Amino acid sequence: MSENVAEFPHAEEETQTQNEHQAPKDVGGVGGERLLSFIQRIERLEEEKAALMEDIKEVYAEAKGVGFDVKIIRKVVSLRKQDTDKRREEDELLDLYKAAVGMI
Amino acid sequence: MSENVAEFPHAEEETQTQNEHQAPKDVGGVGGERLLSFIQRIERLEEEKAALMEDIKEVYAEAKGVGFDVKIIRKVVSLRKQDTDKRREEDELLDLYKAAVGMI
Amino acid sequence: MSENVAEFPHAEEETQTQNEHQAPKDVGGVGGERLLSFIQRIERLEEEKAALMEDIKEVYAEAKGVGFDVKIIRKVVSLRKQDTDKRREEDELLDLYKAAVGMI
Amino acid sequence: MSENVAEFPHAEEETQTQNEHQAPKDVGGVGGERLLSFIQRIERLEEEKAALMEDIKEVYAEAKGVGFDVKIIRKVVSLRKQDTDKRREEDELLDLYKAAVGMI
DNA sequence: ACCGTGGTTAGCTTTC
DNA sequence: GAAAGCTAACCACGGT
Repeated sequence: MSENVAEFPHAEEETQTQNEHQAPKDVGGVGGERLLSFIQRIERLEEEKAALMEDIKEVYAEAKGVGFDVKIIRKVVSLRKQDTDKRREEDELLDLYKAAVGMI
Repeated sequence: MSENVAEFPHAEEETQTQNEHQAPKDVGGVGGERLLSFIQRIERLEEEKAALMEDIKEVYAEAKGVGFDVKIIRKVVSLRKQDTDKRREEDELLDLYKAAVGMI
Repeated sequence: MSENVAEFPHAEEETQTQNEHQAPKDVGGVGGERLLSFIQRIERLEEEKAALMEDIKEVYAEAKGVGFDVKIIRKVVSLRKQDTDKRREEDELLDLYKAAVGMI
Repeated sequence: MSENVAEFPHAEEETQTQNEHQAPKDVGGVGGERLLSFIQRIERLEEEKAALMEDIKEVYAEAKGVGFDVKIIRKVVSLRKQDTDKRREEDELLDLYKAAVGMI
């Protein structure tokens, strides 16, 4: 059932001949193939990402299992992240200063 | 009702013997250490996740670099994902029907 | 990113004359009043929303009452919604393609 | 495309006599029709809900337009809601006490 | 009666 | 500055 619409982009057509020197926006030539390749790379990465999110959930679950309060752990992680981010920003700012002053 | 005032985490009551005069960072017996371990595992995974998100952005950027329209790619990816999800849900619905009807 | 420490709300600087020794609840001149008005409009709408959610629950309950399986109904509703959304998005994708190709 | 799968339905087994001249889409006796009716009522309500959410967003936008900080307004609304909820819970608790003590 | 799960909503981030 | 997509908190429900 269900007709997967969605792949409009389908490089199948093997429009062999005219695809040299194409401008971008190549819809049915080699472009389609290439586009599909990008899409698949993205999908692969997204799968990995989803798997990691799964793992993270599991760690929380495990922590919960031994009696920790998940909500609090989340908060702690978040706060630590804020610290990190802040430090990183400060470093960036410092670099900016250095650059402004010719130190780099 | 309900007190979600954040009573601090407390792992199982294995708080037996050593909880007076603790070293810093060990609030509830061995709990602190254990908690830290969970937190670090989570942070590690989140780093990996961030890296993947970075990678994904790069793929989009690369696609853009060779002339594709990022917005369109995003849409296509999204629609393909919807297909997948929908199929999965339809299967679930089918299972639901079966269960409702005693076929399982 | 920035300090979300909550500098308190402040409407446009029309805080001209009367802002010393204000009554409570009026922090920035006429701003407080105006702010309150926004807040109340929002709260009113949220109440209506909550009422609707209540109604929806009741319909599910009623359906359950005559023997339907709520879980299945939810799934069906969800799938029908996905259809709608998907169709809409496909149209958007089509527009996107057209635009990309100069047809609009 | 796609024909919403879905109505497999079976309301109570009152499938006896009355299924003459059914409308299309009536798979399991009068059940399908009834189910559809429920579904449509739900969908109608959900539309209204979506409209309200739209309205709320507009109010926020308007507030922003005159210089208020949306994030802060959200926070205020949320805090006020917590107050309300808390008060409601306290009232319920009070009722409980009263009941327990025969005051009602 | 509690826990776990899934779905929903709101808030944040990033994009255009 | 607005709009969208993504993520994380919340809540209600069903299962054990």
